[in-house]
Amino acid sequence: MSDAEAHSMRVLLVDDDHDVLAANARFLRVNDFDVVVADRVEAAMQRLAEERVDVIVTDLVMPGENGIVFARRAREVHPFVPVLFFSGFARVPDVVAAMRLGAVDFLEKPVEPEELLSRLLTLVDVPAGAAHSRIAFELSEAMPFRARVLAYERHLIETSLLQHQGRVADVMSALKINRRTLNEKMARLGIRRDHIGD
Amino acid sequence: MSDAEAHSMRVLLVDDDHDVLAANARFLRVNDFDVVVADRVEAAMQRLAEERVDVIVTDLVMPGENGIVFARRAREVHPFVPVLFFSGFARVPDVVAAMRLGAVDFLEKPVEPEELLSRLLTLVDVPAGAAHSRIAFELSEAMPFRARVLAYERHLIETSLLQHQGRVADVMSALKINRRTLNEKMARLGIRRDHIGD
DNA sequence: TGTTGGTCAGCAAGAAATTGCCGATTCGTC
DNA sequence: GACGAATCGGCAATTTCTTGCTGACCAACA
Repeated sequence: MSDAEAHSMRVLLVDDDHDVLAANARFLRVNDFDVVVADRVEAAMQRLAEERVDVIVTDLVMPGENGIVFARRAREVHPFVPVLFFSGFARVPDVVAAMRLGAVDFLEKPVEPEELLSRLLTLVDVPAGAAHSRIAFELSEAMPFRARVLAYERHLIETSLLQHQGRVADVMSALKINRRTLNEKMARLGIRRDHIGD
Repeated sequence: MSDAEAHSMRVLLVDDDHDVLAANARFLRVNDFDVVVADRVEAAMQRLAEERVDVIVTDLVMPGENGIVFARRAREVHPFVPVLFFSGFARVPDVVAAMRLGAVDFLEKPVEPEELLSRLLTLVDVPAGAAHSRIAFELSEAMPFRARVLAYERHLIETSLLQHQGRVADVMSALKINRRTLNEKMARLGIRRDHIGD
């Protein structure tokens, strides 16, 4: 698929370089993304608190707190929002740290707008994006088996819902799960279609 | 904890540089690891097929198939064996690809033996390693819900068994799972205490 | 307003998982 | 060879999950 219709994803774009920030935001908006911007971590956390965000795109290196710290904090609030990093000075340990925090991608700066767009679209796109279902939530290590499995189930369902813009029917066929069962699980786990990424 | 006793992990070390390979293998053996070596992907796959392996440590750049390809193939056989990469020429996309395949770490070459050791030990050590339980296997993206959950359950159990050197009683209390249930699951999933990582 | 497409929830049968109880087995030690 | 520690598996009661069927909702739209 592509762009023109459908996705309506809300992207939180974080970059301390205002020019780049504005340019990328504009480009994404032209391509039907709903873009929220922030030029530093505090502002970004603020945005996260006040609105729904489907995906976070953040610079790694920023004055004050960096992208890794931001991702960690963001994840405390929204454990499953996909985070996409970019940086011009990424060293291997940074990338490792980012990916461990559940980053879905890591782009090298300067970011080609087209590149960013295509990466974001793979997140919308089922076939391309479904692959890396990852759990990187650093939940209490003592969490019992049952709870972990449930958390994983929740994660799978939420991720799939996100990828399908909340269309339950699509999730059903993607996960090969009976509709009734999916309903039950969502009810049991307290998942609501409209609150995804919340 | 540390080194001298207990862990008995079997490491599959893959590197095309025979000198480095031999040196690292020796160092790890001195530190109580059970080391299996291979100097190329084919040989490594062979080793994987014939013996239990608890963790894979592989070079990224090798003649013939590289470490990423190897990890992908290895993962088809053992979806959750932790893989640790190292490379002197890692570019960001490589690291991203590696981490997506579920790499637990990525070291820069030349590898400090001490560094490698400490990374490996965090894998043995529960408290340090338990955090990022990640599933990043890019297995058939269409894998149904049920199957994914089962794979995750298997992973949790195998990991815990590994961390507790196969002591079921410890796994029981760590995962807060009933002994009978654990037995059932192990039987159903085909997990055997002695074949962990197999 | 009536129709359509998609979602949700009650009910009930059937399938599967959980778990306590008990005895069997294995392994190492004395 | 007996003993203790730890694990495994059969049996059966109980609980939970799955799922088809049915009707209710809701929003978009002609």
